[in-house]
Amino acid sequence: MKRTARPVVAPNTDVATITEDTIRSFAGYNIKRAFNVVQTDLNRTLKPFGLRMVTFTALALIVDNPGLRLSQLAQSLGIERPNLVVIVDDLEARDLITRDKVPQDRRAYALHATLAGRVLRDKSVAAVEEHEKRVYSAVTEAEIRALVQVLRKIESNG
Amino acid sequence: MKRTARPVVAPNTDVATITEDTIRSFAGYNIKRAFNVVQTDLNRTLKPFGLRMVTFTALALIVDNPGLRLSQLAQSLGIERPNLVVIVDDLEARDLITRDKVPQDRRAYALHATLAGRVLRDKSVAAVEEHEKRVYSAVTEAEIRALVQVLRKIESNG
DNA sequence: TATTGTTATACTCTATAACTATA
DNA sequence: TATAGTTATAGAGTATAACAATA
Repeated sequence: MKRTARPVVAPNTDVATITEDTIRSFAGYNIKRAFNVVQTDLNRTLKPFGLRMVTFTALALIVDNPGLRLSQLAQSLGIERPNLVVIVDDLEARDLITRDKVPQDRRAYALHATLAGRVLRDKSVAAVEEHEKRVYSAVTEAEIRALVQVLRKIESNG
Repeated sequence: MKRTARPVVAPNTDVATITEDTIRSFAGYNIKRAFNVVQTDLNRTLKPFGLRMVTFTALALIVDNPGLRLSQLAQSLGIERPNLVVIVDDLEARDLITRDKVPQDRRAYALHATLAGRVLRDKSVAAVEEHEKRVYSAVTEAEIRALVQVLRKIESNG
């Protein structure tokens, strides 16, 4: 959060010339803006499949981890249980997943993807790969790996 | 988006053992979760000052760029003009900034921070610095710089 | 007592269309 | 015609309290 001089902005100065010293060294806002760009492009990408960022991720996790509990999924997604319920409701209503009773624990439900769910996952994953090529075109593979690593460190700090 | 085998999750498997291959290589979700951690901690930090992430950033930008127009500020913040209006309303109502008529262009308003606004900015910047130390404690200075650089490349791709 | 899934609720964030007054 | 600021509105995302059923 270093700050330098504070130049006055002329009446019709271009935004590019605005001093953002405070914000430039404020990583939080960079994460925010980058996230916004990524999410907007991703949601546009997933719209034809009837999916959003969260629903896509939830479906992918259920496909890869059959028998997942709702609370485990919520933790993996980093969202609160109440917010996940409606997401699971949506996926179930569209017959992409099932909520199966667990004999060992009658409070819990085991989540399983249906055939349709697996098919939609595969199709949408392909689209997401295209999206990633587009959004990360200016960044190298190594940079993305480093990015993800740092983001995970930050995340585990919360 | 590489995927490997899909192990079955045992009834009471810990979340840490869940296969997240799909998501682990899905940078978008890492950005989302990290952003969430940062924003939550930051908003908690700013609450005593009556500020949120956006209002803090807006105030800081106005302090550093006296005479800023609303549309310039919106562009700098990466948000739509309509959403900024209520933010500026809030800051103005609390006498932290002023909306001054511009003789050259009677449509526009020049934004200026008041003394109270500058004082609040300085106080909250100090708190934000503490927040950054906390949230980025597991990351080096160099890693943060690299992170911000990559995020900017992603952002400029939107 | 604690936990799973759930309902209800409220607040924030974001996007879009459309208006007004000026340019 | 285009732009600056504004109004209204709707959709997502997120967080919290509290409940029933079960552990």
